[in-house]
Order: sequence, then C-alpha cells, then structure tokens
Amino acid sequence: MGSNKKNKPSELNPNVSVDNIIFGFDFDQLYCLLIDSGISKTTGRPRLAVPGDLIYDNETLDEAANRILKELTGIDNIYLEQIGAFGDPNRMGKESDKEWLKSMRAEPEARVITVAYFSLVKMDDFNPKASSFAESAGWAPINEIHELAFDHYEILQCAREQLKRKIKIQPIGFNLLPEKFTLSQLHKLYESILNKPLDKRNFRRKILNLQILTPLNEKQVGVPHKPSQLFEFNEEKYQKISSEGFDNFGF
Amino acid sequence: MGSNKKNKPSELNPNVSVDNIIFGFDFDQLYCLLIDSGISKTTGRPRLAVPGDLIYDNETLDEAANRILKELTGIDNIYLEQIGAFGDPNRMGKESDKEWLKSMRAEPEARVITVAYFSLVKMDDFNPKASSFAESAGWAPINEIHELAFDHYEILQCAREQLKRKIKIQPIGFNLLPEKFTLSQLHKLYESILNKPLDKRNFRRKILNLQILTPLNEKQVGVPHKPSQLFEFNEEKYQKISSEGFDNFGF
DNA sequence: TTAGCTGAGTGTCATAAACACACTTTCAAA
DNA sequence: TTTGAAAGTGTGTTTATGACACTCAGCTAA
Repeated sequence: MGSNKKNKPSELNPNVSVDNIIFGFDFDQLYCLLIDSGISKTTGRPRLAVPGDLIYDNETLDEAANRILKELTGIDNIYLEQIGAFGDPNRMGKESDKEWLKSMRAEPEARVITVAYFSLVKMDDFNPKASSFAESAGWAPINEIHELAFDHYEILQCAREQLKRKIKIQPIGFNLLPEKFTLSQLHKLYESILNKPLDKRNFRRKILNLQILTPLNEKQVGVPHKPSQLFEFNEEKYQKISSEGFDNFGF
Repeated sequence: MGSNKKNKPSELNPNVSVDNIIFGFDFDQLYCLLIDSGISKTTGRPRLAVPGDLIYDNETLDEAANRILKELTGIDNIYLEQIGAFGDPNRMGKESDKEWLKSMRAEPEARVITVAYFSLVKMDDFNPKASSFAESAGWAPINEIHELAFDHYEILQCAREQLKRKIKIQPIGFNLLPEKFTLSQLHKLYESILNKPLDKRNFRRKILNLQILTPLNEKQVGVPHKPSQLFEFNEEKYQKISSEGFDNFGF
C-alpha cells in the first residue's frame, strides 16, 4: 500500500487546499493527527499542522481529502465529512507559516482558500511510529492542542463542534471504535465528544433503545473486574430504522 | 446605495467563487432569488442561476457573499450562513454553462471551486422589478425550481436541508418575516421550511414557551376574519435565554 | 483462601415534553 | 343577518428524560 502512486492527478491548483482533521479515540480521550514540520525559526517552537495539501485540478474536494488521508496513513474508506471553506486573506499570515510556505510551495505568496474536512478513524488502524513515510505525524490529545499553523486551530474547534452536533443525530461514533466494543467504551466516547458526563444508566437505555447494536456472545477477557459484554454496530438495522425515519437521538 | 463602488477590491481570483442562495417568504411559500441570463443557445430554455461571483483576493469569503447580496439587492446586514464548498471538476460542464462562461469570464476554462452561502431576507426589502440594475433577477417559488446552471440545483437542495436543520435549533426564521408578524405567519413559515404540517396548538404552545416573542398592542386590520395579534421577535430575550443555554427547540 | 479493588450491570419513580384532537370567536363581504 | 375564513384556546394520554445506589464477576495481592 502506498508504495507507488499510479494515476497521479494532473496539476496542482495554487489557490485551493484541503485540510483534514483526523480524529481518533483510545477509549479514554479524543486525539487528532498532527504533522510536525520542525522547529520554527520565528517562534522557536515546533510548528504543528493538520494534514493538508493543495488540490489537483482533476480531483473533487472529497477525493482530495481522501487522497491526503491515504497518502499519510495508508488507510482507505474512512468516514469523511466536509466542515466548510476557510478563506480569510490573512489566514497564512503568521511568520512561521510564511517560512514554511517559502520552503514548500511553488507559489508561496498565493492566496489559498482551504476546504476543511474531518474524518474518523479507528486509532489502531494507524500507528505513526510504524509508518515509514509519516515519521513526523503523531496523535495529539485534543485537549492538549493550543496552537497550530495557519488557521488550523480554529478549524479544529469547528470540527469539534460539528462532530458534537452530528453525533447527536447520527451514530457516526462507531467509526472511532473497533468492530467489537463495550457499552462503557461507547459511553466514554460520547462523553469525550460532547465534553460532559452522561449518566451511565440513561446512556445505556437510550443507546440500546435505538436497536442498532448487536450483542455478541463474547466478553472482555483478562480485565481485573467483571468482564464487559461486547457489541457490534449493526449497519443494516441502522439503515432500516433511519430510512423509516427516526428523529430521536439527542443526548 | 450601490451607485459608485468605493474601496473596490483588488483582483479577481480565477479559481474561487461564492454563490448565494437567497431565501424569501411571502407568508405562503419559500422563494429563492434567481438570475436569468437569457435563453441558452444549447438548451433553448432560459438559463437560471443563483447569484454569485468570483472572489477578490483581498476579501474574506463572508465579505464576498455580502458583496454579492449588496450589489444585487442593495441590502446590507443580512442573515448569512456558509453551506460549504462545492468542487466537482465537472461542475461547470454543461454546454449552456460553457457558453455563458465564454461570454463572461476572463478565464472561461479555469476550474472554479465555489463556496455556497444561504441568506434570509425579508422579501419586500427587495423588489426585483423596481431595481434598475437587477432587471434579470426574480423570486422563484422554491418548489417550482427544477433546473439551474452549474451545480446550483444541488446547492439549493443543500441549502434547504441546512435551513431545515438550523431552524430547529435557532430561531433564524425571523429574518424572513417583517418586524411585526402573526403567529399564523410564523407557523406557515415553519411548515414551509420543514415541508410538513405542524399542529397549530402545539406549535403555538412551543413557540410561546420559548419566551422570545413580544406581543404588541396591535392587531391585523382589514382581514375578513378574526384579526390576528401581532408579535415581534425579542432579540434581547433570545440572547439571554440562549446564553444561559437552552437546548430544546425541536419541531 | 480470602479480602479488597475495579468497573459492569441493573430498575424505578418523578418530571417534562410531545402529540392528538374540536369548538368558539371575530371580522368583512355579500 | 347570514356566511365564510382564519384566529384562538385546553385537556388527557403517551413517551422521553433525568436523578439516583446497589450487587456482581473477575483479578490481584496478602
């Protein structure tokens, strides 16, 4: 995977980029995949950015977002949703950004509008340490990110808000969990995304009432406490229920 | 207003445009403002499009969207919300669009990504017939629009969905009504946006419970039925309530 | 072996919101 | 003065929400 790139798209569009907020979850908190482009001469601190790239002129925006994900992590077929376009003329105005642009871009002065996406990946589908061509990528706990290149910090906040809104309406959270998971893990995931505690019993009742989980004949093993029942997400049921129309998914 | 343009922005960016879905409401149904660029040679039908333009290199996307609104309608200070970016490489591929591009654009072949917005205007703030520089603009009933230039039809559908989602969460509908309005008008507005009937009594209870309407000492006059109480939207109360956090606004 | 720790799992009651539903009132026009 | 048209109003039922505390199963370490 990812060794030689066939069907390389044609030409870079100097004015439009795609940036991709990649979320992960380790059963404890939310993470975001960041690229470290080294110590900035102007700030003296590492310059961290969200993965992104100029788009090619023959790809759609969705394709560009998928390409960025694929090139960086090698993974395909990921939940991806557009956040929106960010186009402040000064969005690339920080000195540390100019420095980077000069070294990386054919037209470092060009005004670039970026289209932001977020994606949800199962965190152990990508281990940055193990990936030869992504040495500078790493998972950062969402709550420990305070400064990013360009307007990426702002974009990240929008991504979190959009994820919050969306998770209340559609069960997209499953994309952040492995195939088999426990209700507690799902519970913790919702708490991490919504950034507030949720009552355990009420959460369970609500999620089970949706009827989109299949209980498995399997339990956790080797845990120093009562082992938890494992579940999987039942996409068919979900499709069926949601096509028949169901509104209630609020938390 | 709109006579001479001072502070004219610098240079057009050939790759990024903004398109603006402008919604209006006539107490009966939703409308959308469309530009008629004349009979297409290729289709033989009028070519209808949503107002839009390439962006200038020194304006933000929001500014561009406001500029388009202002230039077309002369109105300012309008509710405006970004929908997202649309960037299919073939979005301008119809023959009738190519024809138009050739006559209007300096670089008719350039690939253009568009950032779509929707805005909500009080319909009688803009009468296309009365506007000298907008002779070709007109209000079209939303449900009678079946074909538009570029990907504008698709954008319109996204706008409708986003408006539907938003109106359930925030009382932005007031932007489509005059200062003073009746509960029935508001009711009809919600039904038009949500595209389904809502029970009158339940609607009234819910909206009144929000406590964001001020009843006026005024009634409709000259109507051939019991005259309706007039209300106005109370922004202060809304700000207060929503900053204290209220979730429930579902319909 | 057993005591102790950890997180899993479970039910009820009170309150609040949602929904379904039909008649009377007020005005204008004929 | 009758008619038509939309305004305005209340209740009972059902459903969802939110608050709340104890027992259970497996591991570990004494």
